[in-house]
Amino acid sequence: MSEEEKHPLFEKPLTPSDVGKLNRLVIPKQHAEKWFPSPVLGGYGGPVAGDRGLLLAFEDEAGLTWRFRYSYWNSSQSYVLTKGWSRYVKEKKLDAGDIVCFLRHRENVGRLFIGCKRAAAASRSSATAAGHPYLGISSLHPSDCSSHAAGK
Amino acid sequence: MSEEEKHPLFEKPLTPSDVGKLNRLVIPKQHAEKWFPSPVLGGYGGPVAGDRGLLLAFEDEAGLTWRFRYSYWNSSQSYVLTKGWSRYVKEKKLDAGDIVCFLRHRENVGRLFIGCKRAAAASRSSATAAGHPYLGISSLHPSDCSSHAAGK
DNA sequence: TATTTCACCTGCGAT
DNA sequence: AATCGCAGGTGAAAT
Repeated sequence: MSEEEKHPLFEKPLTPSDVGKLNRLVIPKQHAEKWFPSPVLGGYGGPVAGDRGLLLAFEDEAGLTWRFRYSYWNSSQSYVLTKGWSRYVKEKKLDAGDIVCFLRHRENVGRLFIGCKRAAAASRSSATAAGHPYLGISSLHPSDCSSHAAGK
Repeated sequence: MSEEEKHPLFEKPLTPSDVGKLNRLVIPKQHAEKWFPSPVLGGYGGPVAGDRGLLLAFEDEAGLTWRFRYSYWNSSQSYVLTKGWSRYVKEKKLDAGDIVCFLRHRENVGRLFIGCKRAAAASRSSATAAGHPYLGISSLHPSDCSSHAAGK
């Protein structure tokens, strides 16, 4: 997958809650409604619809697939990634202020990608050593990823 | 609604937690089990049952309806009013030590009423000017009440 | 039992 | 002034 085939959709700087014990990532409404399939109405074929919300799959910079439950919370009128999100935070060692990036394939708009960047220059030394601003995957083991295939 | 048709059930002096950020009122168990429909088993027709707990409606001294979610919390073995309660506290300007009163209709026992009184004589001057110990409703607008109907 | 997931709820800042 | 998005919470259920 060349970088040219990935089209950036949006980025979100992570809040303390996004990386904390709430185990969820709030997707800003304007981006959710513009770029993601509706978790209420159901998706565009690709995602697997469950009883509630959707199961969305994202490929990371290493080509590994991360699956997250994507739901709409009526009470707070918010779109959120829930199941699977905390695993991603832990694996990528994300902290508040870091930025998560969402992208899609240039031709196949149903193929989604996820990436992340450190917030400040101070903590970039190890990431930039890999040649680009995205975090490395040296700590990611195959077993971590295969377990993500589990559905609901 | 004449006062004679309202039958007092019980009163509770409000604790700091009852009027604080926990946004809930603990209903003493003996009163809850004696006077309110069980939020676990479901109500007696009048209240609208939700997925969890009940939605109880209470009329205040002005005839305005306040709806609260009424639940049983297994963790603390307590009966509580949750959703809607903080709005009532704010609107009636309740403080710790103030007293909330619950009443029901003399014939229609499913028709509930709520009222409140100041704890001490010092702050009663404006309320007694209205002719009774209940707080006035001069600051309560109709819109405040109709919005309480929301909730699934 | 501990942790994660889930569907709720609310204060507050931005608008 | 009133509305809306969302950050930061909850209890309960699932795992």
